[in-house]
Amino acid sequence: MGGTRWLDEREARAWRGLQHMHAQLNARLARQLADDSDLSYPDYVVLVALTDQPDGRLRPFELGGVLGWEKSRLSHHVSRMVARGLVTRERCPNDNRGSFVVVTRRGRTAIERAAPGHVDAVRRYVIDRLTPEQLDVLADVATTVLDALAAGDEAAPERRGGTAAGDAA
Amino acid sequence: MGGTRWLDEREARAWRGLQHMHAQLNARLARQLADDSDLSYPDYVVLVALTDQPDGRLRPFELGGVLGWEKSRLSHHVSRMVARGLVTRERCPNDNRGSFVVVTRRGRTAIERAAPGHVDAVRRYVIDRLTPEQLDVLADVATTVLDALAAGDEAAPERRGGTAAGDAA
DNA sequence: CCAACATAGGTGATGTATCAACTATTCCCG
DNA sequence: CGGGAATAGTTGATACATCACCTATGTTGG
Repeated sequence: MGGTRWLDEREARAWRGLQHMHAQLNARLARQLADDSDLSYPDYVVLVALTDQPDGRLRPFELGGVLGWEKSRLSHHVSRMVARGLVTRERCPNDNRGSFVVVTRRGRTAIERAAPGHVDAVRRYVIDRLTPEQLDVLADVATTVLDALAAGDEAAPERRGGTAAGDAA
Repeated sequence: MGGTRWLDEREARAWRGLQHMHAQLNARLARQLADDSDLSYPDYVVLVALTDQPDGRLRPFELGGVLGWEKSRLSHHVSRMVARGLVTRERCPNDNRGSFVVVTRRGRTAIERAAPGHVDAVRRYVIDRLTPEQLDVLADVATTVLDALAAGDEAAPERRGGTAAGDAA
């Protein structure tokens, strides 16, 4: 004990700011989307990924990879979207355990209507408020943190070893 | 139609990076917390806010203000925390409709154990990877975006009017 | 061929977040 | 004082996220 390096003023300002910004921002974007369309934010990103494909379809594991979602989350969400007619599931000819998630006519219409308002909001609250330099810093920070997370995956696949000694001094 | 300014390469890189980073980061921090303690991330921030107070108590509306949570979310979450003995609700002498949320002995113990591991993870994945300059940019960006969100609150408090004509051009 | 294993995906239970009501006080103004 | 209006907080329904577990198919080495 006593080895913990708490955050100093500057660090805390950055960290709390980031957390708070993101919470408020996502709440706002979600509400904007819900008001302007019948899509939730998760619906939106799923539809973006699908309509980015030339044939409007992806295997669930690919879709999960693109979005960074785990399979279970994806499966549940796709089920809800199927129920609302935004996507369908189709059988995969090559691999009988697999399937495709395919955007429907209705799904395309929905996202085409929702996208302008959403992008507009993203600009209004974020992009258009920042300088190009700030945007680049954000992108770099994201890359750095995502790398650190990926590295942590391999370094600590085991839970709670005796590894704590390192920074205790 | 046609009036939408889509994101260019640089903007998209920043925006997608930010979103992706945050999703992955929060997932990781939540899991780390769940593994090392019996606290969820929301539990953690509630307990931090309460233990920041000299008497370990706050009115729900104050707590909601600090966290940026709406009252309903807070009420539900506090109920779950009460059920687990982390906090209690007490009556407010001054205002009979109100109450206090008070951290318990058990709640204090829980956060004191959880905090070092959490701060350590925040450092490992974020703070210690970034330069002081990057930290400052993050803090500035957060301030800017939060201001934009606050401004948007007043500008558009009404939902669903006939106001659609504005951005159609 | 077939036993072990990995991969693709789905399911049910539980915890969390949001919305739309709803109750109970307090405030305030006539 | 009395009757709105604002404020403090709760509740129920629904959507979303995660976990642990489960099934089915494919793959591979003996």
